[in-house]
Amino acid sequence: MSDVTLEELASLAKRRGFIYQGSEIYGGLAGTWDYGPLGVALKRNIEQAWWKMFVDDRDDVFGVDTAILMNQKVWEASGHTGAGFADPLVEDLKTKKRYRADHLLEENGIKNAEAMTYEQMAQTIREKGIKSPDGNELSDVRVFNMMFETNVGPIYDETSKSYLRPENAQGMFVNYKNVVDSLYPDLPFGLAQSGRVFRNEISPREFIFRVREFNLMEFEYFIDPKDWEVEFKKLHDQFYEWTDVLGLDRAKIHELEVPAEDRAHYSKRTIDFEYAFSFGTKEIGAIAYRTDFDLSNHQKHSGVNMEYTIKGSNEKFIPHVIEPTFGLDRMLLATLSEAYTVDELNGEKRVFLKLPKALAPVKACVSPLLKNKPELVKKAREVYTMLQKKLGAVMWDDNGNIGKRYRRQDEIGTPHCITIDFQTLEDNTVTVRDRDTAKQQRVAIEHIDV
RNA sequence: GCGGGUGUCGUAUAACGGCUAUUAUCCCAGUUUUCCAAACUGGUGACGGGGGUUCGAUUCCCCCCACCCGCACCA
Repeated sequence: MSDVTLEELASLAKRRGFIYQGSEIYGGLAGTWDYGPLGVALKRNIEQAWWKMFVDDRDDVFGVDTAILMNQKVWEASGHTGAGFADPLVEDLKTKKRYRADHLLEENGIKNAEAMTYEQMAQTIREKGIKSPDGNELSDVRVFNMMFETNVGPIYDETSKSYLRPENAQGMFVNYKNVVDSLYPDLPFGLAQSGRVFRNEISPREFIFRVREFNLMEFEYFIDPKDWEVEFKKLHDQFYEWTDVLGLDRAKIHELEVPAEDRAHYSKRTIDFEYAFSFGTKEIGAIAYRTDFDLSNHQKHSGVNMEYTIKGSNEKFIPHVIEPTFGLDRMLLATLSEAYTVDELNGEKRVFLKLPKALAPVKACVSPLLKNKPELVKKAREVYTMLQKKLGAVMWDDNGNIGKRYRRQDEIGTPHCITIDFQTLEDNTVTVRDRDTAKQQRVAIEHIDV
């Protein structure tokens, strides 16, 4: 059931401590969300599962964690200060609709508009008398930069300007040489990173789907260019192994072969992976073949030789790159959507999160059957302490009656609830109740294995 | 950023230019309760923010903020 609406999901997320509106007590800040205790647990579990699959379980991918602030030359070399991230927009003065200036020029038969400076675009629009699609006058070209600008150090001028990174990739490209010189990895090899990125989106929308600050997990896989199709296929196939870990229904994953005109400036082939959310089928990850665009440009701008020398030969070349990108927050949203399940139990509606066990924020909940019986509470405390050592994320709940506790745990996706009753005092067995089936089993304490 | 709409306890809601702002649920404390949101008692908790009109504004007006829908944008 992923026909759950965003409102239902956001409501549950807030009520149960997963996700809150950013800066909420001051009326919020558009495009920011804060993760609460349950949310951060889920997020970290997803992130760790990703790291395990793509870094720890492979011998050819190495992790890094690079700075968010980078020398501004990085963004010049990567093309982020030009078209693409810094979009030239014009406004129809009558309808107030906005258009990409370069797109408008090309529609009017002007070639290579993308390569023009913004001044040239503005001049061309004036000289050719170009009107909006509705036939109205246009405003001047205004640049909208998707990157958040900041200044490093006490002086605020052009030389101190920097940006909050809009992707992790550049941190890995600028460290490619360091890693080659310190670890001497064989080709192909990858550099992986999970971290915060910032994009000044024009209009943040759809809960945590389109936001201004979020977490990307991505890796740059450096290859011999002649192998790109083979490697692309392998990484493509592995994407589905990953979505299996999240418990996503493969039937809800769609691939979008991004056509050349929509691809990023650097990419020769891109596949977007989309998930069928209730609010639409939307991108949650992608694989892009970035060619040698990044390393070549960094070589050109920095003067550092980016060539890789194949061991045991004199063959040298700048490696090409395939980049799988995973939006952590979007994957979390997909995971929640997929897990949100409504069924009926004893004639009542029951909402539960059918999260994969490994991802559940709380692994088990321990309660005494009755909280006003000290001997039960004492025994339950012992079991709780024991399980906490074993499993870590264990919750204690003695509130209300037992059914209420079960329902509460259902809503946060806890796979098992363990109840201590009078029989426990006699034979050291407890009931273990399963989230998905609501069935209970009598298990000896030492055999609790959830 | 544009156009339209919305904004009341955590959640879902009601009413009102004037009495202590309604109800349910959740939450907290207690009684009770031997396995799926039982019952009872008590309790905490809200008019998004700022300004204006007014004797008095949650209610009317303006600005801001956030959210929803549409447009545009989405490397």
